[in-house]
Parts: sequence; structure tokens; C-alpha cells
Amino acid sequence: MQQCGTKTRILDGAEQLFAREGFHNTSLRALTSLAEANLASVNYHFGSKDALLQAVIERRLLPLNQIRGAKIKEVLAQAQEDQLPPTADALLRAFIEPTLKFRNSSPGARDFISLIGRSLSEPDETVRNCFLSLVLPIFQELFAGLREALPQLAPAILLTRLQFIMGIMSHVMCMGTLSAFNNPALPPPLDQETLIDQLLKYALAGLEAPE
Amino acid sequence: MQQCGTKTRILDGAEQLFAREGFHNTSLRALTSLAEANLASVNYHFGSKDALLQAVIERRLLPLNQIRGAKIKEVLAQAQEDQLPPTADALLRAFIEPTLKFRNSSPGARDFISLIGRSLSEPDETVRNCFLSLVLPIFQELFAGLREALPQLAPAILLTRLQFIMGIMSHVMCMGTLSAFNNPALPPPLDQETLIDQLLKYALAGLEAPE
DNA sequence: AACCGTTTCAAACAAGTGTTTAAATAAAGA
DNA sequence: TCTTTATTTAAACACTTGTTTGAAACGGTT
Repeated sequence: MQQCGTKTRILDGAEQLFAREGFHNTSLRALTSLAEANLASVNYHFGSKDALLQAVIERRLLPLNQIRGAKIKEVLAQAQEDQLPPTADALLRAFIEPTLKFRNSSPGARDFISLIGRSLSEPDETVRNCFLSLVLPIFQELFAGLREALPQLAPAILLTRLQFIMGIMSHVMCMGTLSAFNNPALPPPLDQETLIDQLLKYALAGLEAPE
Repeated sequence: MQQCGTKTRILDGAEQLFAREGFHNTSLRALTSLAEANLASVNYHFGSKDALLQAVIERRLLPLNQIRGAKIKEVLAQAQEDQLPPTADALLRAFIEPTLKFRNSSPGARDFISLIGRSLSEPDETVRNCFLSLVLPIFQELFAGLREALPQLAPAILLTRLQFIMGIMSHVMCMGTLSAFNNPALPPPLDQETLIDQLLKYALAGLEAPE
């Protein structure tokens, strides 16, 4: 069987429309028309609209999580070798940097990241769980690593602060489509490289603050 | 004309369903059934589903913004009287505290806040703009105040950090319905009072970090 | 009582939804 | 080549959507 083109055309179109119009606001007719595929092809290749969403998320999130997981493990291994606790900075960077770098790797990736950024606050359980089940494991890895890095912090406080960081990330990930802050009364937005730096600096400063 | 009960019953029901199921995922039939009103009453009292959303948002956000605006002006006035720049802490508190206090004032308020928290990342422009147009003015007031409080910070950096704070707030505001982090492997969540404290501490630490 | 504007109601409307079906076509294997 | 599988297609399905309609019911005033 060839690497069927229709399937990826549907995935690409769904990624774009789910991100820009929302999952419930995207009709299969609009999608298949954009992807130049037949209406029935979505159900043929994926089974249902819900399953399509899952496929859209898994296609990109599985590899991305693998990278993030590897980088975190790398930091932990290096720390063990050095007989030192890992630094919060290195752990955070391992989690955040691949995500935002990936976001700039292609137009579809940008749509995908904005879709992911929103899915944490998605009201629909089907949509949210599809994302959460893939992210929770790596989130717990990160949490465990940070507990080593910041042993003086109470776990509940650390978890809360880590969730603040998730909030910042979600927001940054979504901001691609948000033009409201391109306001003449406000300064222009930062370029990507300094944005990552600023995000890491900001996240870290709060994380290391005294209780 | 009496203060018609149907109208507020619809508003209450819409608040709940829009927050918990999402705007597009809420049908007028489900809504009017919950509100014990006739299907046609939504269009009679509000004109359309879109206009209903606007009414839901305005009912609570206008008063809330008035409080936040007054508190910010209060901080600025006090600073002027003391011949000192306002503190970032006081300004942030004036913006954040009323929001999270309000969230705990009633069950409907909690739904409303979670609706608002999500609307910044809402893909649908109709929904997003309805919220943004009401929040942008006070956001700019806050930004102007913080420029006085932190004059050493480049405006673009300050704006970026302020947006990080918006991300944290959105996340915290939405978290009401998010049970995924109630995980046995993770510590239990903080109570509301300390959550506000932690949020302010975290937001402030990053805001005052060196560039 | 009769009249009034306001509000409620059941019913229908046209349009859009995800999904299924069965026939047509393409691809691949023997 | 013929046969079999995989894919595409147009049409229909059953159902839900927001909105409109015209008549019924209500509440207050004269």
C-alpha cells in the first residue's frame, strides 16, 4: 500500500481548520473541500470525526513528546553523572524549547501548536482528554525532575507554579492567531528567539521565588 | 415592565452551558430546556444566539471591569499623593484579586470566570472579540500603570510579561472544570486564598526579573 | 367589561450536521 | 489476463441546528 495521499491531505486540512475555526465549528464538508477529498473519505480513513481529531493530535504530539521526554531524561542523566541535582533551568528548557522550536518549523506546525495550546482549556471532554492523556505522563516526569531541582519547595506549591507555567505556554502557543495586541498604543511583539528566552526567564524567576 | 424572570433564567442557563459545554456545542434546545423557557424565547428576548452570548458576558464583565478600573485608579492616585511611583504589586493585585474573589462569590460566577478565561484563546472571532473589546481598555490602563512602576523595563518586554500573566490568569480561571490534575500521583490543589497569594507572588517575581 | 402591549407557546422552516450505502473506479497479485 | 482488494464517488440517510411564524395567554389600564 502506498503512503496514501488523501489521508495526509485530510490530516493537514483538519489541522488547519480545527486550529483556526475550532473543532465543533469545522464541518466535514468544509474540511473535505479544502483537502480536495470526498466527503465520505474522512469516515473511510479515520472512522469518525472524533477519531480524526485524535489522529491529528497524535501525528505530531507523539514525536514531540518523544523529543521532550528524551531531553528531560538527558538532563537527569547528566545530573546523576555530575553527582548534582538537575537545574530547574535545564529541565524547563527541555520541556519548553522543543515545543516552541517545533512551532516555527512549518505553517502546519504553527496551527497544530495553537490547537494544542487551546486544548487544555477545551470544554469538550472528548477533545481535552485526547490531549491530556498524551501530555500527562511527560508532565509528571517534569514534575518529578523539578522536585529534585527545587527540594526546598513544598510539592503543592511546585505543582501550582508548574501549572502557572502551563498557562503561560498555552497562551503563547495560541497567540499566533491573536491580532488584538497588535495595537498602535502598544509596542510591537518580540521576535521568536527572544520570546523563548523571555518565557524561560519569566517562568524560572517565579519558580525559584521563595514561598 | 416587571424584571422578567425568563430573561435571567436564560442568562443563568447560558452562562452554565456556554462555560461547561462551549458556545458552539450548546444548542438552544438544551439551553431553553435547562432554563425552563420556550425555545423561541431566546430569539424574542435577545435577538439571536450570538447576541445572547454578548449579554451573558456583559452582564458580569461590565461591573467587574468597573471594580478593577476603580482599584487601579485608586492605586495610581495614592501613588501620586505620596509622590512615589505605584508599585507593581499593588497594580497587579488590583487587577487580579477582584477577578478571583468574584469567582468564588457564586456558582454562576465560577462558570462565568471559566468562560472568560477561555475566551482569550477562542478560535471564533465573534466570541473572542466580544470579550476582547471589553477587556482591552483596562488592560491598557494596567499596562500604563506598570510602565510607571517598572520604568527600567523595556516596554516590549513589559508587554510580553504582562501577556504571560494573562496566560496564567486564563489558565487559573479555567481550571475549575479541569479534574485531570487531581491525580493520586500529584499533590492536592491549593485552597483559593493561598492560590491567589501564590499567583501574585509568581506573577510579580517574573515581572521584576532583570531583562 | 373591553382593550392594550407584552410575553409565551407549539409548530414549522430551511439549512447544515456526521454517517452510511452501494455502485464505480483504481491498484495489485496470481 | 482475470480476480481480488483498496479506494473514491455521488446520493441519500436520519437528525440537529438557529430562526421565524401566528395564534394563544397574560397583566395592567381605562
